[in-house]
Amino acid sequence: MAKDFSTREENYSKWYNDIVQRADLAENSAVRGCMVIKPYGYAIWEAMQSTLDKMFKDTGHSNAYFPIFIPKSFFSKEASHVEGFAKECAVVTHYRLKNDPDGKGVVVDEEAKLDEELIIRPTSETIIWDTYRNWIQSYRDLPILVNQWANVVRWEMRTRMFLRTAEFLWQEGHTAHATQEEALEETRRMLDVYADFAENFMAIPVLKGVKSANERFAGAIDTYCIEALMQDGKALQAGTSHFLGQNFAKAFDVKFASNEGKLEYVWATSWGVSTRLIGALIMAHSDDNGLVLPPKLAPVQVVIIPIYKNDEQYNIVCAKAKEISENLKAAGIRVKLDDRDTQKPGWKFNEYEFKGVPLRIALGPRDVENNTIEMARRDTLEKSIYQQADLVNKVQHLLESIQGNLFHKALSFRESKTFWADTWDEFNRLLDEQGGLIYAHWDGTTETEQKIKELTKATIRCIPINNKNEEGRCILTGQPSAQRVVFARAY
RNA sequence: CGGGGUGUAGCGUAGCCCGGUAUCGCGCCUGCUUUGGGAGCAGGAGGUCGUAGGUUCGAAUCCUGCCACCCCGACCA
Repeated sequence: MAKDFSTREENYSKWYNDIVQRADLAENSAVRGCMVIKPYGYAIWEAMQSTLDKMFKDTGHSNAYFPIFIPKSFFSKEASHVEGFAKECAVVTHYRLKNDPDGKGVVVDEEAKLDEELIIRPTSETIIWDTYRNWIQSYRDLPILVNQWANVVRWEMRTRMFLRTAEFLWQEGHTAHATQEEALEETRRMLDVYADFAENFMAIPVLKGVKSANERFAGAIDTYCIEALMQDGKALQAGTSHFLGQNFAKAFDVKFASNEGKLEYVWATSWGVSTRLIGALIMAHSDDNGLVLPPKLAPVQVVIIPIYKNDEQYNIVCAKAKEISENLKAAGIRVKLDDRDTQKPGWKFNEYEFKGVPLRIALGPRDVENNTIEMARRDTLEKSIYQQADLVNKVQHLLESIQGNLFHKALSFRESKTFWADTWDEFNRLLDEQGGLIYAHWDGTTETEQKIKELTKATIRCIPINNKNEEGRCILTGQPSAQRVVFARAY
C-alpha cells in the first residue's frame, strides 16, 4: 500500500494536493511559487488547448505571439491597469552576469543595467495595444481578432498548484473593433464560448455574469465571467471576458478613420482562461479515490489491462487486447493498452483510478474464452461484464454516459448548494454551515461590498446575466436594491 | 509582510526534552514463488541528519546566525 490518501471531508486542501501528486499532474519546482507541469498534467492542458483553439478559430480568431517583456513605460499608460498589476510584477533590470571577483559563482554585472526596466508580462494588453497602433489606420483594418497562447507571471504572495502560481499558462484574446456594439458583442460571444467549453467539455456547470466594480479587471469597463462551484462549497472564477471600451485605445493612441472620414478611437475586448481550469477540473469532479476526468478531455479515455498467469496466457490475452485496442483507436477513441509485465493488475487498477481514466477494460483468459470483457467506469466505480460484440459502440455510449453523468452530478450539487438569503443572520448562517452560492440583495455600493467581504470573507461572484429584477433590501445596510447578486467565498 | 510550524535516503517518518555515530514503512536492485483489486519470502544498495559557526573527548540531539519550505492572515486568475 502506498501512503494513506486524505479525504475531501478531513482536509480539502490536502486532498487537493494529494490528487495533484498521485495523478502525476504537477509538482512544486525549485523556483518559489512556480510549478512543474508533468507530462500527464500537460496532456490535459493540451486537450483543453486544442478544443478551445478550435472554438476560437470557429469564431473567426487567429493566433499570434507578442514579447514576454513589456517596457515599464507601456505599463503606466493606463492608470487603473498599472494600479491593478503593479504590486505583483517581476522586473528585469540587467542583461548580463559576470564572474564573481571573489570566485563564488556569478554576480549581476552592474554595468549592464537596462536604461528602461522590462516587466515580465502579467497580461499583454499594453504591449499588444502598442502594436495595434501600427496595425490600425482605417475601419477597413478592423476588426482585429487575435489570440495568444502564452505564459504570464504574477508575483503572488501565496500560491497553490494550478489555482494560483507565480507563472502560469493561458490564452489571452485581444480584439479591436470599430464600434462599441461590436466590441460588446465580441465580449459576450467569448463568454459564451467559455461557458460552452466549461459545460460541454469540462462537464462543469457555470454561472455567467458581470463583475461588480470592485472585482472588475484593471482597465476594463465591464468584466464578464463564468463562475463555477467547487465541492467544498467555494466558488472559482473559471474565465473572464472584458469589455475594455476605448481605455487602451486612448492610452496607446489607437485611432482609425471611419467610413465617414472621422478619426475615432478603437473599441477593445480581452478574454482569457488559464491552467487554473485544470484546478477547477480536479475540484469539481474528483473523489476520495483520486482524479475523475471527463471523457472529452481525458488524455486516455480507455485503458485496457490484460490479466494472465503465465507467458502462454499473456500472449493470448494481449493479442486479443491488442485487437480491441486497434478497433477502438480506429473509431477515434484515445485508448491505452497497458501490457507492462512489471506491475500487477491490482496495482494498475489503482493507478488508473487515481489518474482519472474514465473507462477501464480488464481482459483475462476467462474473457477470451467466453468472448466477454469487464468494463469499469470511473465516475460510479461500477463494474460490468459485457459481450465483446459491438464493443466500439458500447464504449462510445459509456463514455458519453460518463460525460453526461459528471455534468449532471456537478449541476445537482450546485443546485443543492444554491441559496437565497434575506437577512444578515441567514446570510452568515448559510455561509458557515453550507457554503455555496447565495443570492442576496445588495445596495450596489463598493463600500458595502467591501464591508461584507471583511465581515464574512464572501465576495460578489457576479451579477448574473438576464438576472431578474426583484425589489428588496440590502442584507447589510437595508438600503433598497433592485436585484439579487451572487455571493460566495471563493478561491 | 505579520502569526505559527517543519527541515533526517527518491517519498513519508522515529530519534531531539535526557549528547555516545541514525529507526521504521513505501519505493529501488537481485533471485524464487506469484498475477481477476495496491503480492509473498530471502538477500542487497542508498544518509556529509537544511546550512554556517559555537559548546564538548564526542552533536541529528544543546547554543547562535542564516537559508528553505509548509500552514493561517493580507494580495490575487
